[in-house]
Amino acid sequence: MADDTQRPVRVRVAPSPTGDPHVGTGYIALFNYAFAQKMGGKFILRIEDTDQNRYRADSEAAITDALNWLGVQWDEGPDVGGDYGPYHQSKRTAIYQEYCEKLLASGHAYRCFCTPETLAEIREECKAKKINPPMYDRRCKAIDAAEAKKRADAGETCVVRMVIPRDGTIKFEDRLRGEVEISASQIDDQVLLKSDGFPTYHLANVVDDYLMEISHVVRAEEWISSTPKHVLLYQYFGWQAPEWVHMPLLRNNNKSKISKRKNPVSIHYYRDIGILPDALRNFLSIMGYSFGGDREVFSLPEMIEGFSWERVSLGGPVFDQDKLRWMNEQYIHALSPEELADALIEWRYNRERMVQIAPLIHKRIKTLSDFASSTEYMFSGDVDYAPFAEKLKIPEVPKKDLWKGLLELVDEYDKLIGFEAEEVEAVSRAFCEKKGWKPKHVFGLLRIGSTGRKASPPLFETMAVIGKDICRRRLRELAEFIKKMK
RNA sequence: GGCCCCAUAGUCUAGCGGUCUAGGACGUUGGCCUCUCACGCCGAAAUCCCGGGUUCAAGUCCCGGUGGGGUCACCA
Repeated sequence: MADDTQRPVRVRVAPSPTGDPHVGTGYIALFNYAFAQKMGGKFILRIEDTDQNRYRADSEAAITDALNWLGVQWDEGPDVGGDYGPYHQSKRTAIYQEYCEKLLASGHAYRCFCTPETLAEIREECKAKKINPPMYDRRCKAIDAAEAKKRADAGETCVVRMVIPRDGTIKFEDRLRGEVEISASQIDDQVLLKSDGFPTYHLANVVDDYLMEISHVVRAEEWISSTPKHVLLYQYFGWQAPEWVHMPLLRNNNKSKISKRKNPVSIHYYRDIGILPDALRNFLSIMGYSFGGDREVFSLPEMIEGFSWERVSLGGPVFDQDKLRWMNEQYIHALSPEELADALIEWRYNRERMVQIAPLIHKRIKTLSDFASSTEYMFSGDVDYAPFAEKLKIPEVPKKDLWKGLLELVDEYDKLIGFEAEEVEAVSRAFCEKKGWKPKHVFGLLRIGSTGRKASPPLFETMAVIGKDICRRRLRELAEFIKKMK
């Protein structure tokens, strides 16, 4: 990798704290980390919290915990500090505004006063005229800059857009694919600064990567089509662009980009069903990457030792749950019986867990030995619905409406920030209300779906203990099961 | 739809012009081991998307097609 040594390697992973810690984030973090380690460089964690609408307070900690759990460690980040901070983009707004001013001054950007409604109209018009791709018509670019500034200073809401050349083409070198060339006509005048004063990804990302001296941008393939905007930004600022490395996207079984609709994507889910962190890490390591020889089971240090971009393959790897389980089996078998015992205790057979479960089964067991059989579904992954096939219905509700409805409910659960019994109940009751379905029917289904039993302790408390990720997975499986029933 | 990326068994991959009658792994499957089950071991079925070139020689290089994916937000 001689060509990677021109400047000190500094790479970053830049998750957005908008939800659960995503396996894709772990995947990209892993490759950034391995590369940095291999090159004796630095790995940085930066929090891209510029979307105030989607921001979730609990998400950042969940992400850092999950990444640590996976075994990747950053040299600089919001929690560990560093010389290039702050590492939260929300704390850097003044910086972005300052650089945005420069772009405005050099004529590489302009203020746009169009309302969301106007933008929607323009998009409609493009669609009607079959203009591909639909783009902003740049009408505000015609406004005199001084005039625009006056209007903005007077308090009129506006955004700042970057100027994209009318024609020509933007080229860049992707480390894994070689030269990629995209026509300027395909690129919209991207919004750089939102009306709330926060930057969009494109601006913040480029400014931060420059200021943090990022040498290689290792990110997912979905960013390829917006890379020209970034390349242009580097040009406008007169900065040296980093090397681009676009990793393939993790996929669902049908090859589409991995999504929570078709796969559990939260790292928490895998932790909760008892996947060992190193096993998940190893599994992610063989996604689009080969260790060499015929080895698939290898440690992180071993991966780092032989790490090379040449070993990355570009076909999108399907995230195969079966193979993950097999990988996990390898790691479990490598444990000594004592270590396995410790892992079990740390995982779920601990006091904290017992304290959560005890009140639920307290009055339902006659001997302590009844515990295991009465709580088995609190320690398992998927459950079996086949024994309840006859019960998986609601009077007057067509099968199709039923499983689709279930999926809608799961989406409602997805939106929950926590997963306390009260919230789950509120959402569930609201759902019944909306559908006009009787709670007793819906809750019966939820009980079977989340526990694999027709009897259990109070449903919502039980669901809360089982946990959000596993409940969502099980209910999606239930919907799938119902869909396939004849 | 425009543009871009990709293309070896159902899945993850090795292969970087001849050693490929394509190797490994998951899954599937047959058997062995064995008090059961699992592990382990041995074996099997299953792949180079199609068509043109280039070359003495192509899974490997080039072009076209097809297929899949991504992206077209005041989300990242």
